[in-house]
Amino acid sequence: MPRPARHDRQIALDKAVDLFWERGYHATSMKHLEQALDMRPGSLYATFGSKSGLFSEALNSYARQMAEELAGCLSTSDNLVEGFKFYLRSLAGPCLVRENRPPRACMLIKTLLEVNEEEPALQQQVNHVLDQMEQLLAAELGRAQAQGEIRLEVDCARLARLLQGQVIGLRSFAQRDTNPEHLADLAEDMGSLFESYLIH
Amino acid sequence: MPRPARHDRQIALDKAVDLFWERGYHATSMKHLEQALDMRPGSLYATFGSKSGLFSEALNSYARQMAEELAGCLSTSDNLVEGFKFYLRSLAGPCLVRENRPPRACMLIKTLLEVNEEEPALQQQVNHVLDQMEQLLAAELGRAQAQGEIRLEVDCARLARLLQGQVIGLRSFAQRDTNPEHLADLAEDMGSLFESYLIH
DNA sequence: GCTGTATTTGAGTGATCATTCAAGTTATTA
DNA sequence: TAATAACTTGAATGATCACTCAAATACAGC
Repeated sequence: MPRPARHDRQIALDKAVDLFWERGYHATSMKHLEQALDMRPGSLYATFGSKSGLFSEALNSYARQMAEELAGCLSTSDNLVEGFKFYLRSLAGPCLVRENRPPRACMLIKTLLEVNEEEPALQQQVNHVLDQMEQLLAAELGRAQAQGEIRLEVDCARLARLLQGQVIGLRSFAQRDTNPEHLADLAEDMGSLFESYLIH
Repeated sequence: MPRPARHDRQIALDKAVDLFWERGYHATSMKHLEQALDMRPGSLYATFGSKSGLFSEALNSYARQMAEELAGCLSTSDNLVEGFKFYLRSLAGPCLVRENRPPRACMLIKTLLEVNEEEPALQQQVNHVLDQMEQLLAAELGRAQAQGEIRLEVDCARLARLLQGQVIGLRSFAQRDTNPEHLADLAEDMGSLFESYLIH
């Protein structure tokens, strides 16, 4: 009976991710979104409820992609440490994993640093998603530890936070107008940093 | 002859730093600034020219404070490494250095991640300031190396970028709604990471 | 106490903000 | 083909945006 929807929800969301990722929450206006998603205000509000609602869904979509990307990199090698180094390199290099996108800071961190107490729902959401990423990393570290890759006395949850700190630092550094070689060096150095946590 | 200025420029700038630091560039309106600085639009524009001009001066003021803070921490010990560890701890802890301020991300990084190509002057400025901080660190590392504290084969400029990456990661992590102990642990772990660069 | 000048005031500018909603459109079902 | 229901459209809403400027103010030197 009903008229079929002209817009695919996920395609629209992907475009919203690109735009919000690039411009941030406050600097992205509904007019920008109307243009990028080729949707008029009525459709946008019927579909996503509000600007913050759309951003929230975009953020979740981005987080899912991020988690898949990380998991994908970690599984490129049976060795977790090599997998993580591969992940760092992919973030620093000319986008081995994610094509056509210049290296730029993580949307989660951009959001964490941009959003303030007037948008508590978004604050909560980004905190929750970052917790999940941390736990994903910790779980992988735990498995590597069980396989004798990581020293037994290492606290994997704590190491996960250290690794997440490295990723945050690297990706934020990548937002700078800097020498690509320097960025690659930084990724290598960060990858080498936690040799001391490993069993050789 | 003239009427004396009611407002002290530096005091006004300090208040602007606090506000911009807290809320970011786009989410801070002239109305917010009028209230926080207790100045009417005419005075604000006569004194600072524009919102972006005021932000620019605030950013410079912040950067100077940051550099002083870092230099201050580094000089707490004749040992540079200990000084840097002290700096990391001061960032993670309940603000040993900067009082009455909750740990929150660096304004430079918040700006780096928030500002986009529509404000090229601010992009340039934040890049320049971060370069300066990097060079300050590299110079200190060079002196420590000359004093036999750091291995001779270490590239101090490269190590400076690694350390800056740690600071960025730690301070961004501090913006999360996280366990203070975890943050302190992270600072300790980051401080221990570059033992391998040192001569014992 | 004037006069001159730097400073402050605050109402007002047009533009843009997120959002609403009545009307129009389109495909399916009866 | 007519009725129905989901979807889209785009003009309009009031609020807020950064910013302007003529008038009021306050202090110096005379």
